[in-house]
Amino acid sequence: MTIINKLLTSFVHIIMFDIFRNYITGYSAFTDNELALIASVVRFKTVRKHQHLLQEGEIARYHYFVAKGLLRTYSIDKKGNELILRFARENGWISDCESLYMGTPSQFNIDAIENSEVILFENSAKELLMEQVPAFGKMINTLKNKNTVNFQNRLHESLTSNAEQKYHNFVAGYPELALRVPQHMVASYLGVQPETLSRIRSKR
Amino acid sequence: MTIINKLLTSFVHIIMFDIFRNYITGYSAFTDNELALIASVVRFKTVRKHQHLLQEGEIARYHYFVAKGLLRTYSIDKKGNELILRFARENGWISDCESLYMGTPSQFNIDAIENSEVILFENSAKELLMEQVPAFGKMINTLKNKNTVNFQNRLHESLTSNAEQKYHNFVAGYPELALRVPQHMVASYLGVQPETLSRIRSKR
DNA sequence: CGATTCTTTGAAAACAGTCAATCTGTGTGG
DNA sequence: CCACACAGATTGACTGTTTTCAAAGAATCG
Repeated sequence: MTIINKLLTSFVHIIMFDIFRNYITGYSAFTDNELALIASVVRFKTVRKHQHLLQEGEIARYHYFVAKGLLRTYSIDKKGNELILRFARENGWISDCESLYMGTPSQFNIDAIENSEVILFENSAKELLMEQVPAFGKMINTLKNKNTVNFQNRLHESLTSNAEQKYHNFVAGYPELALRVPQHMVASYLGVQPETLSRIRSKR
Repeated sequence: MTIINKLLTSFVHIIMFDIFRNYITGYSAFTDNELALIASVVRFKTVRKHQHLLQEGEIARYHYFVAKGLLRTYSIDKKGNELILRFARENGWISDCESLYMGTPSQFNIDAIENSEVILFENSAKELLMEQVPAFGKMINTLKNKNTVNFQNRLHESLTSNAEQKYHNFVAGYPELALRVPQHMVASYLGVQPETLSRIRSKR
């Protein structure tokens, strides 16, 4: 790697961390020391569209913070059908908690829908930060709660709503994603066939 | 309240807390002081079948630990359809996290399917214990993770499986509940009509 | 441009929901 | 103890929604 490339890479990392700094200071204030500690335990990664961060059968090692771009968690069943469980865009988080916490092989894949830039938190690093930086711990706990509530609400919706209601809910909740994500992926996220979503949309 | 009744009530509480002590020592060891602290911040409640612990529109105040019996969280839509989001039996927990954490009115109801005995943790009490008793904090975090993973897996299942697969999965995962819970409530938990479940079961 | 992927459309089949009627078991009051 | 009421479960016929399969059209990318 040339000197120029190293400099460029550092520059990209600085920008990424700045995005992250911006994000977390929205939760609470962090001292320079705390920010330095956080910066010292994370890693940075650029992911091209279609590139994987995790594949089925692997054991998840990282929490990923999305500084730029768009990623997804999805599974593939025996018949080869993809189901998207989660999207993560700028200022979002993505990982497979089950695999990460239990140390079991993942049933899911994580890949980039767009060229993306992510910050990697090893689980041990996250635990360390949660201990050493109280505000960080609080933020993570808040995020976990939101995440659980979100899954609960989606489960509730998926048990009570039909395809049309789910789609309209999705558009209402994530208007930007509904335009940004290919239609067949929205269908996959909602658990319906692409043909069904197409027909729903064609109803005016 | 007569002296005899007071004694009987204390006795019931002692037995309930003993069940709880048994439960938490399965996670890790607790000192007598820690146990005393825990015992000092909880309350006890006996609930009859059909009695509610939480009703739609109220703000949830407690986490409930089920020492004995069986409870459920459910919602009711505009058409009056019940949907059961969760069962909690002996050694289970139940509450509405969204309402509890966000302080928003609950969309859910919690009631007893059988006569039950529960231990009440005010949210502030839970937070206090998480700070003062590290092993308690760890246990709660583990439970939260399991809870999230559980919701995620149920969401995944509900998006990928048909009624028959969901039912067989439920029976495989909770064989005891499948016998203990009235059939129409199993249907409600799975998000299918009672007639549909009946037909699935009649296929040998 | 050519190839591939994505979206749309049509027709048939599978699946689950709805409504109504009957059957079953349980518990209660007379 | 019986009769009755009631809630829950089952069954049948019908309806509606979603899937499946196939083919054609549109958009995207190298």
